[in-house]
Amino acid sequence: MSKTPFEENLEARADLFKALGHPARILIVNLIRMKPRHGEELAAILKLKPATISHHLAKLTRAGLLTSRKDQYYQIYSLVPAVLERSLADLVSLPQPDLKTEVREDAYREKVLKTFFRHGRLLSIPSQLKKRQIILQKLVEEFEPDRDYAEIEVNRILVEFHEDVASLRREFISFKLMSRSRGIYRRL
Amino acid sequence: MSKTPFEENLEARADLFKALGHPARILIVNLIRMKPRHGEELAAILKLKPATISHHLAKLTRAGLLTSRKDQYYQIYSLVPAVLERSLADLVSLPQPDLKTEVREDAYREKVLKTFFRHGRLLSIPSQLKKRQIILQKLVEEFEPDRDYAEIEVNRILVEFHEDVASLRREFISFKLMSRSRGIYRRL
DNA sequence: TTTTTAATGTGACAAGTATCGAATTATATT
DNA sequence: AATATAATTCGATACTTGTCACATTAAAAA
Repeated sequence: MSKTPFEENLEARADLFKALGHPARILIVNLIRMKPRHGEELAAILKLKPATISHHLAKLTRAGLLTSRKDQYYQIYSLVPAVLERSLADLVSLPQPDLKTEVREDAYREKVLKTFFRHGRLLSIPSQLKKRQIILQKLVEEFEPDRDYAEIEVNRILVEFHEDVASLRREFISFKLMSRSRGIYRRL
Repeated sequence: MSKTPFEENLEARADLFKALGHPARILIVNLIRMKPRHGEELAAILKLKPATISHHLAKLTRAGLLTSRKDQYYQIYSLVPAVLERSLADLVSLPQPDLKTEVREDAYREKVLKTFFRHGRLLSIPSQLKKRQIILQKLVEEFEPDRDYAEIEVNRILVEFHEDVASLRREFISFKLMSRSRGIYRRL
């Protein structure tokens, strides 16, 4: 199961936050922000074993928050200042086009449609506003724009979906999906 | 085992980052950033069960990233924009005075001193630069500033700590902890 | 070369987190 | 009042992460 670029991008962002999502690592960043330090020193200050410190430092480094260089025995870690200057919004916000293609934004809409339509017929008219809106928006697509419909024509089309054509007509008007003047209907 | 205010502050910061440390929650923040949404909708889009969404939303809310209001059946979540505008540095940086008092910054130094001193005697002169520096800084405190010492006096004081007084004298000079001119030593 | 020291890697265990099904609560519809 | 819907809570389970003892590696000192 390999990952899409979108998923990898997403996880990289999450990993940056995960790196900062532990008290010991927030302390480490603060201590290194004062001055570059090596692992032994941090282990002594934080009262954790070198192996544990090493693990934390690796996470912070992988997230791009720290760099390190060797000096004698020591591996000296210092801050990468640029990352810290960025805002949360900056780091959280995904490119809108990617989001739109990757995430089925209309999944909720489709779920509602699937629930209320069976074999091309409307099982019932949803009582909930949000759902009624979705259903009626779908139904109004049966009508062409810029064309007059007599009430009897409207009924003939709607009855294919549901018997209560009167309610459907009324809802079209109240949701401003259709207009009616002198018995003539038009899609808006 | 109750927590100090310092620890609580620290964990609160970590919790904010933890909240953003999961791909699903980064997506949720992005989706809600477009427009306020309710749980069912997010569940449909992300293909996760309502219980799971609820769990994620609770985390984001506790971290102060989201607020919610009730509307009919629905609990509608929206973004708290202010938090997202802050920089990482802002959210990571602990107040320096607190840090200094809570964290024993000189823990490393103390560990080194404890390792090399036993019963007031210096076990050996550390070969590592960093440690030698620490030991000599401690030893030089045996001398008063603004006072002349003959070499024989210096020896008399140092021999209490270690037999190799010549090396100690030499290191004092090279670390610029003492000066010597015409056989007279002074603490710097 | 041999010994010392800091850092890293490994494996084990404990602690924490994500996900979901089932039960419960709050609200709306009939 | 009875039914339907969205949200939350609880408990179970699988997965991930933190911590450490121990072994190994890399560099420096003796």
